Amino acid sequence: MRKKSQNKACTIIDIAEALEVSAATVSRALNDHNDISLATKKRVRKMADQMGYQPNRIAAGLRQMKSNTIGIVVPMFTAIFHSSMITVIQNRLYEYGYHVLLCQSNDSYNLEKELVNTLYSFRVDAIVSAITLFTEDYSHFQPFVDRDIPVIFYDRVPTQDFPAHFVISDDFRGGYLAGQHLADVGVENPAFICGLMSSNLYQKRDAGFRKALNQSGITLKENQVYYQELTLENALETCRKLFDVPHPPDGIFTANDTTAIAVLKFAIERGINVPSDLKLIGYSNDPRSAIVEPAITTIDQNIPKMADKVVEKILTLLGVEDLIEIRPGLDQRELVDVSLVRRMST
Amino acid sequence: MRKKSQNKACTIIDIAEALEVSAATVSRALNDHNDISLATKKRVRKMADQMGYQPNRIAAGLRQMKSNTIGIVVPMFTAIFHSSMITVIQNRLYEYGYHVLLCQSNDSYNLEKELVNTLYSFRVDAIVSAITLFTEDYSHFQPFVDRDIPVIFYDRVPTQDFPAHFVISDDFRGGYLAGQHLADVGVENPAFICGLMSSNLYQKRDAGFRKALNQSGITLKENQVYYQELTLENALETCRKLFDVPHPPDGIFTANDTTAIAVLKFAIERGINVPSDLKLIGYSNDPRSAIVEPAITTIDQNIPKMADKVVEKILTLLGVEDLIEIRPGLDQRELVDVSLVRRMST
DNA sequence: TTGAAAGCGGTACCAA
DNA sequence: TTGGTACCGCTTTCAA
Repeated sequence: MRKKSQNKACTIIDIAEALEVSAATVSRALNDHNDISLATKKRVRKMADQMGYQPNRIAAGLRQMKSNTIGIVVPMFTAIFHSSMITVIQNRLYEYGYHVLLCQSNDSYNLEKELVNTLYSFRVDAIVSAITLFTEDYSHFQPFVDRDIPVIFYDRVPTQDFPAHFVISDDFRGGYLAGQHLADVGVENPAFICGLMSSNLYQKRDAGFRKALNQSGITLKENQVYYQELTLENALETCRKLFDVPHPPDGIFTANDTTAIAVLKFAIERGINVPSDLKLIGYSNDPRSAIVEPAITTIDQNIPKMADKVVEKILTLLGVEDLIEIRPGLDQRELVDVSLVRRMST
Repeated sequence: MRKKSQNKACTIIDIAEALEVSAATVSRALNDHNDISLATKKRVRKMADQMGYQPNRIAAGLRQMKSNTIGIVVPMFTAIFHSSMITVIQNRLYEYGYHVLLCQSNDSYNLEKELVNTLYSFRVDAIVSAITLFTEDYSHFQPFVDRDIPVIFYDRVPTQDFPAHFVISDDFRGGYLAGQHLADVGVENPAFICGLMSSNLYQKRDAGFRKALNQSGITLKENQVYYQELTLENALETCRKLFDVPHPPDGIFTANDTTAIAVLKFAIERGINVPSDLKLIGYSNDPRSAIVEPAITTIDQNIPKMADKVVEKILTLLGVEDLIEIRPGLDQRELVDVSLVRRMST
């Protein structure tokens, strides 16, 4: 059981001793300070390499009161929307030397609260979050606000005022485009499976959808509108209710693609032809919506752009880059445009 | 521009001063040490709440030489296999007070190296990784090994000896089951689209598949075997080669589901009926394989079990729990069983 | 250009 | 049961 000998990590002090200089000099050399001679820099770096030195970021972070880490809390990694967002954000931040501490709340308000507290404990330099469907109190983000640590919400954001930054998809327009499109393809008796109205997302999609139908003179029967968690199971149950009637709908807008896929499956089983008997449009442009048969028309949320906006905000707020204008007084909203992706289901 | 007054976080010293006790006492009270009176504990906790105290984990971590953080490096979050693994791992570790620092390598060896170094700099208590397809040198993990910091590889693991822990899916058996199944459903002229042989995954799936065919007396023509990165584009190109011949294959095994889905799309476009003209079997039980038409037969890798094994190893190695037996001498392999999920494509 | 030393916010040892 | 104090590894003034 030997090998413990070199068990401890090498520190700048070890390097300093080996080179008979001070730790301060080593630190400065390693950080490429101007006021260190090139010669010493070279000597130090060489020795550091040789001794397998790896800086201790924890210690540096403690001293500098920053961690070079950004915290992210999202409901679900497995949702392609979030994993794509995270991917872009992580990669862009990495270019600037930032790392990402990633957490998922499982759409549980309590877990989200705990995670946000923990990220605060880790003294992240900024926090990014898509909140759960059930978060209606935002006080767990208050410590960040109090200490001027940037808080950036994206996608699912507080429905009430909160002094933070927001990157939101234009959900109203998404709903509107969906309604307009259903009207364009001749739907006369639409149904709507929407998410829970506690979320800004579904409030807006709902409003946009209704406005478009209204403008086209199409009536949306309230008994053909459902507000529910957008899971597969819920979708199938709702389908039964929608189609076990004399005059079922001839078009459906679902507020996410998981639900659209479920509806499609249901239709196929029932022998309802999509698109001739039923036009179907989903939301989010989940890759799955493209591989089913027929492929489903959907609303694309421009994830790369949303992620870019998040990163821009972070970098600007941290003073790393001056990418966008940040006005004084917070609650700053960035609206990202959406687009219709037409496929075979309509 | 005021409000900076309470801009600094409250520390144990602030609490200590407010209560006129020592910082040591506060620390102990907060950590529920035995040798502190209940009365003081209560006073301290109350004051901590009142002052909105949040511990600084960075500082605690520095002193204790541990971070209560586990690093994870995977090729892609967007791959459902990895996001599912991560989800389970994160949730289970969280119950034990551990947090997860998540990074993705984008399947780039250089980025992986950097990320692993960075995680080392953050002094994670353990590191978990599914390595890139191109990682053939593992020395970036050596600092962990040298300092007895647990290294756990899963899924894509080093093909050469490395003194770490391994949680691997039984890829040989997966390939074998696929071969056996194709034989069972009467395939006589199979094709095989395999991943790059630099990875343990595909070496094993290849070997298992060949063995099964062999045992069933079926010949695998080498011009119908392709080793390639398993992307959509590559799959379509290979399909063209496979089917632009007089006697195309009547069965295909693809070493992942993305490729299987691509093959299915190709077949549909070409008017090749699956399953009657072509039996198709994929790998991984990606949820997408269940929603295409016809749904694709595939091999399930039992993700929850793999994730559990990873967590068990971490907790045991960190001395938190005694969940499994860790024998002295490393390079410990845990093999997780796979199963055939039969669907309509065969 | 370099060194000495203080300090970031906790924890843990030794004494009292 | 508590307090005093050294220390984790690094950064950063201030002096030399």
